[in-house]
Order: sequence, then structure tokens, then C-alpha cells
Amino acid sequence: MSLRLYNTLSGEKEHFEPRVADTVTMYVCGPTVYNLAHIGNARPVVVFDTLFRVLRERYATVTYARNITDIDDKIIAAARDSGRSIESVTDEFTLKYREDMAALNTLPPTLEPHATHNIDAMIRLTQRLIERGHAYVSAGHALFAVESMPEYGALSGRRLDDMLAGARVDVADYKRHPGDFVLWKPAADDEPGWDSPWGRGRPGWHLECSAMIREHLGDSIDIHGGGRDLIFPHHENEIAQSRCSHDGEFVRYWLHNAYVDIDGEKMSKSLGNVRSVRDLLQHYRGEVLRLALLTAHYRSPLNFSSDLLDQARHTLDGFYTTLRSVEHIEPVGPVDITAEPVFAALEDDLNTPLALAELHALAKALHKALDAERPRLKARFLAAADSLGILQATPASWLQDATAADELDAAAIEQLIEQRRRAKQDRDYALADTIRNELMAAGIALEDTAEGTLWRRGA
RNA sequence: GGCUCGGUGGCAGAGUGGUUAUGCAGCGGAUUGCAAAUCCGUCAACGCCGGUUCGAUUCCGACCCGAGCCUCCA
Repeated sequence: MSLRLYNTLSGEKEHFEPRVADTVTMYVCGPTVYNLAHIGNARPVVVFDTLFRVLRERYATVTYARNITDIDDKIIAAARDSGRSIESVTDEFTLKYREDMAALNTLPPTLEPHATHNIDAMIRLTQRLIERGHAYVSAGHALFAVESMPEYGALSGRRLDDMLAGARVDVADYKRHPGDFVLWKPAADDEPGWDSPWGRGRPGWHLECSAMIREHLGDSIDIHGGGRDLIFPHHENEIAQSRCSHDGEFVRYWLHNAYVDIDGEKMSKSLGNVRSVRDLLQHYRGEVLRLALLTAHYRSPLNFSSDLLDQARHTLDGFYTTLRSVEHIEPVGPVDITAEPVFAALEDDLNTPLALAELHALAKALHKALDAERPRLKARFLAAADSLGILQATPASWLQDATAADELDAAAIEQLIEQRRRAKQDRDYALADTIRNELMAAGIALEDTAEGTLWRRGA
């Protein structure tokens, strides 16, 4: 088997073939750092982190870039509203973004280019588009002329004529065509800006990705990812900028993840149902959030609910219980991860639900295996789980660490278990059951085994 | 209006032209002082109507319902 990915451009699953043998370049649209990341923002991060893990197993060099958009109207507004500097806002939320994403067991990207560090590249790109007749300057703006590109709309399956028919936007009078979009716009005196051939200003939203891809990854890259909503206009416009400023291929595979809904509704500020990752982490461990995001295929909508999170937690409890049962067994490798069914599922357009089913099969095999087979099975199980970015904690910490301050501490639990042991020894089962019920009420589940009584939280 | 994408058992969620997805929940059993964990067994599905086919949940068409994009947005 080899990697297959659904390419938005062709609308089909395709065999993945990197441009340069053994080398993969991937760019994923990152956050605009003006507030906390919500669970919807986290989905592409977890999805493409999982793809990153798969790619690293298959290819010698994988460069994964995820940008930080640190100049934007929303940031300016946020700074103004809170009376803070732009940098203070972007620094804070860049840091929190990294922390929150790390809590979801996502690996740091290879590169994290910042828009404000690449202004020169954006200016050069705009100049080139003007030289080539694909852009023009009007009323202090540099604008991309969509009519100069016959294939504009190929990614999103739109034609300019159709878009005009449904246009609901006021068309700025400085645009030649209503579909023309801003490459560079003038900045007011009290707004951040950079000098350019067209006056002091700042870049349009789409420009940074085209410029930073070229600057950091090259004229052509293998994979470009992001949420579905970016297909139009963002990625369409990136294609226009990049293809018209340089002949040849831009992106080979376009990947887009579907949305996260909250209790069946679209998450939006107006509905007041935006759930920040930081807030969710107060109640659920990052691994629970990660697994919840991976329970549905990335191209299907995911309905986020407390039910989903409880199920994810329950599933992880089960896996960690499996690991606890083989805790004394030393895993024995090496494991050829590419031969694992879990990995094969991931290589089929990141079929994470199937991969999880295969992981369940492996857990079952581990339970049933003879002692001689367990070291290898444990190694395979752990490696397979790692390709999904889960199950790398110790069973003890997962099952027994308190997640809230008001929980019974381990010493008190052990003490009650000892009392119960004596009661059982005295055949005082009524007392033993009373103690067990008390612990149960406190959220502690007991399991009697030949080696003694085990306990875990979350009952 | 234009362009996309969906509707699978109680729930979540893959997949396939003809033989059980999987997990959770349920039911029966083994085990246990009783439980838990584990194991064994078991119930149950493919929106509606046509068509193609020896045979369709899977292909084609219509219909119903739902979602997204076209405006900042993961």
C-alpha cells in the first residue's frame, strides 16, 4: 500500500507522489492570532498532524510549515479594543496557540513563518504580478485582476459569471472587476503599515500564504491543507497569485477538512457556542479532545458534544486498561509500522475511524495473546497508537491522576482499599461492599485481581 | 440563484455490486463472595421511488430531507 489522498482540485482520491523523491513539502493555513483557538481551529491541526506523522514514516525529509497571521484587521481591532499594542496581542495568542495545540499531542511544525517577517517577499510578489499584467494599482490599493487568469475558479468549481450572479457584496469602485481582490491596501496613520512602491500599507489576507510558501518551501509544494471554508476565496486566490507570478506547478494536492458543529449547529459567535480549546482543557484531557476529533473522517462534518467527549474518554480508558494489563511486559521491536493495518487505514486518505477499528483489533489480540507473543504485540500496539498520536502516557498516570483538585487523593484511596481488603479477609462482605460503594460514589472504580485490587478514576 | 457535499442498526461511525465493519449501549453466558476487568455468544442498518443487473445499501435518474461555500471564518 501507499498513501492516497483526496485532492480537492480533482475531486478524487489520488495516489500521492511527491514532486521530489523522498521529500515532501506541506503547508497548512495557521491561525490569525487575535483570540484563543477554538475546537474548530483545532481540527485541521490534529488532522494534518496525523498526516505529518504518516508522511514522516514514508519519506526521509518532510517539511511542514504552518503560518502565523500576525497582521490583520481583526488583530488591529482587538488591540484597539483592549488598549494594547499589536505585538502584545499577537505574542500572547501565538504563545497560547502553541500551548493549546501541544496539549492535543500535535507535533510542532517544521517551520512557523510569521506574516510580519515576510513583508518584503509579499511586496516582491505583488510587483511581479503587476509586471506580468495580472495586477494593477488603484486608489492606493494593489489589486489582482481576476479576468487576467482564464482558469480562475478551477479549485472551487466556479466561473466568474456565476459568481457575479450571486454577488451580494458592494463592489468597491476602484475595482475593475467585482471579483478582483486586494493584494496590498493603504494603512491609516494610526494603523500599522510598511512602506511599499504603492505607499504605506499592509498586505491583503491571501498574499501572505503565496509569498511565504515561495520564500520558505519553494515555487512548488506537494500538499496544501486547511478548512473547507478556505477553498473560496482564500485558496483560489492563492493559486491565482502564485500561478500568475511564476510559471509551472504550485500545489499538487489540495486537502480540506470539514467543520466541527456544536450540538448539531454551526459554531459561530452569534450563536454563542464557540468552544475554546483552552476552556475544554479545563474539563477534558488533550488526548480526549484529540481522539474525539479523529473519530470521524476528516472530510465529514463532526458533531462536537459532551456525549462525544465522554465516549472518547471511555475509549481511551479502555485502551489504557489494556496497556495496564501488560504493563510488566517489555515491548520488543522493531516494528514495521508501514505493515500495520492501522497505518494502512491512515494511508487511505487518513481513514481514522477505520484506523481506530484496527487499533481495537490489535488491543483485543494483545489481551488474548500467549505470553510469548505479547512483547511484540505490545510494541506493535504502541507504535500503531503513536501514528494516531494517542496512548503515549503511562496507564497509571492516565487512570489514576486526579484531573480536579477536589478529588480524593491516592493515599486516601489506598487506605480505603486496605480497609476493604481486611474486611474481605474477615468475610465481612457487607463492609467491603460499603467501602466499594463509597469509592464508587467518589468516582473511583475498583477491580479485584489475583495480584490485589486495582483502582482508577472516572467511574 | 450558482457551486459543492451528505442521508448506514438505540448512539457514534467505516465500507462494499452477492459472505459479521468496528466501538459504545442492550441481551445471554463464562469468570467473581458480589462486582469490575476480561473472554464467548447474540439482537439490530443501509432516506423515498424508479432503472441497470442473475443480484444494489453499493452504479444511474428523479424526489424528499439536511449541511457547507458564494461575505471575515478551520
